[in-house]
Amino acid sequence: MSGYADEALSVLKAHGYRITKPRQRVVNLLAETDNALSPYEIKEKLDAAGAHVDTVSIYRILECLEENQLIHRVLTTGKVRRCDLEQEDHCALDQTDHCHHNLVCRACGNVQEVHCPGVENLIAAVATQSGFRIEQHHLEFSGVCMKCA
Amino acid sequence: MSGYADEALSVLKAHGYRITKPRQRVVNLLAETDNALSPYEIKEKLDAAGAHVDTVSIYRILECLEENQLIHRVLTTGKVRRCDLEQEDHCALDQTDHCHHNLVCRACGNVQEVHCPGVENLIAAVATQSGFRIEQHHLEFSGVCMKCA
DNA sequence: ATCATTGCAAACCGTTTGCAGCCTT
DNA sequence: AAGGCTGCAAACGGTTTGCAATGAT
Repeated sequence: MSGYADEALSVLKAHGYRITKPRQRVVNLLAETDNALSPYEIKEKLDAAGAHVDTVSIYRILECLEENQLIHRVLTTGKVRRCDLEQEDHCALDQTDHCHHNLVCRACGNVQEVHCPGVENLIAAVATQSGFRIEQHHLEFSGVCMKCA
Repeated sequence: MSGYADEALSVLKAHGYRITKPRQRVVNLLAETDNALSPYEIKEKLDAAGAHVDTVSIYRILECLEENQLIHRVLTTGKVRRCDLEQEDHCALDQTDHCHHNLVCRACGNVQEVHCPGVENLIAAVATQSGFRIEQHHLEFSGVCMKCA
């Protein structure tokens, strides 16, 4: 089920980070939460679970997780969610970046990662049209999910 | 050249807003600036030009302009830029929303609106795949523009 | 034992609110 | 003349910084 927590922690370990209780707590929470969470929401949930982590530490841990591409930010809300490590979709592009294709339900706040067929073509077209060398792209969709409709 | 200022102000007027000096100043600045600007940058530029507008008013004016789809926000930076009123690209989708297709140069900060061929198909595919009713989409690309390369 | 990491306090910054006075209509 | 809009002051909330204490390696 939640191979995420194990995998995330081993990525950190492999990168020379220490496995600490606060980091475990945050990673475990992210592993079991499908919605995107704000730093404050993370703090509250951890407090409620009796697994207190200082606010500042949460910020630093999230920063660390983001740098290691273990979480990604939802641009429209600023909240974070774990990356889908299994089917990490690199869009067959530059490997220095990974994709951010989010689908956000405005009713329940649930966030999914989605596969976007033909993104490569879109990006190529935009590059040609503009003369830009494109390095990153963020696609974000919002609407109402099936449950909420 | 800058039909933007005139057009933006007349849109406001048509919607029952008053044409005030602060609004004119902000709109004029946006008309002649291709880069996206933060509220603070707007304040500074206006001050430097001897056209002071209070910080709070800038926030309120930007809010008003955004509601009337005269500016749009760059999600990755939070800055705002005038909408391209001429070739407003509504993606042949729901008219309640307009598109946000931004191309940001990470070197000079310049922001362009781009046309994304085939976005409709992409959106349709995502909708089918997920079961979401998609209402809005934000596409943002960043890289290096021709000048900066 | 060492040094990365945490927790606390306090500073910080951008943004928002309340309200009196101004200026467009 | 009326009320939308502005400007000031102050509050606000989320985020960041400095530093001593803790704890993983």
